[in-house]
Amino acid sequence: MTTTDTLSIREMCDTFDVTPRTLRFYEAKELLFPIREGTRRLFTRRDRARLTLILRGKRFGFSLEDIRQILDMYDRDGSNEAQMQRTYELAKDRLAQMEAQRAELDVAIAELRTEIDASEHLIHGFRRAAE
Amino acid sequence: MTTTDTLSIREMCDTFDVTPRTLRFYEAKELLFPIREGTRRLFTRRDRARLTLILRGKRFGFSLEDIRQILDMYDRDGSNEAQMQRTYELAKDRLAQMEAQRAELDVAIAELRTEIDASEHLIHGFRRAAE
DNA sequence: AGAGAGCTTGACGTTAACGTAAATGTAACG
DNA sequence: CGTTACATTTACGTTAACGTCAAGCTCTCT
Repeated sequence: MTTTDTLSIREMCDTFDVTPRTLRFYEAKELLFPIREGTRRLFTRRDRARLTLILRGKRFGFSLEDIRQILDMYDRDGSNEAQMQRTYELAKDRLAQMEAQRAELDVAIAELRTEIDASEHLIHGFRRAAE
Repeated sequence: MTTTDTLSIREMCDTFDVTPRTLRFYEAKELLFPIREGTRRLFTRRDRARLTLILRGKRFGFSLEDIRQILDMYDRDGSNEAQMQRTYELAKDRLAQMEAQRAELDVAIAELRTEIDASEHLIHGFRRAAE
């Protein structure tokens, strides 16, 4: 039962629907840390977990740098109190940013919805008046 | 009562809180069409109306190219039903995107909040157990 | 006339997140 | 052993939306 539990770059690409360039880029940016078998990369379970979080973060609209910091927060040395305090502050800042972003998004959505409603009237006319 | 009804580039910047570079850039991209008094730009009422729409569009997350196309459509023939329909579709797509993004943002915020709560416990200990 | 202030047109710089191409290596297959 | 199929590093290219000089008009005030 010697399961390797690592994926080649191609297997990673197929699994996550990304290009090799992307994986190498993420490694260069220290978001992933595949081990090497000679010159080839082998992506561990940890890399896969991180990539999942990276892609989710991207869907949220975060930059890779934001994501890197958040990921670091997850695997920092949990025993150092000062470190944890820092991590905690970072997370709180991040949360504040996210909530601000959400608030702006809410406003934009409301505005756009108003525009669309107006547009709808202009296009289709006021049905009630015609019937 | 000879009101000029045009603004200098500086007046525009002050009014809309943008830089001169931005206004010149928008002109180069054919989003604005200020008239010239010698070499200087004079922004008309129309330019102001367009800039208002441009800035709103940006808040909605449209690219300048998207915005240019939408403005052009209004220009060409504001009464053309087909073109209005197209604008309407564009706006609806954008709204859907924004709502999806907000939904994901909500999830991310909730997750991050959970992390922070856990972090808080680890840092400060469980007060209830200590008292 | 000289000094600013403010405008103009280039034109190169910047950031993010990869794309893409070139040159090279290496492992397996027939 | 030669070819095919991927892998690797290096490095320049790309897009968006401006920023940031540089160098030169042109008013106006003194």
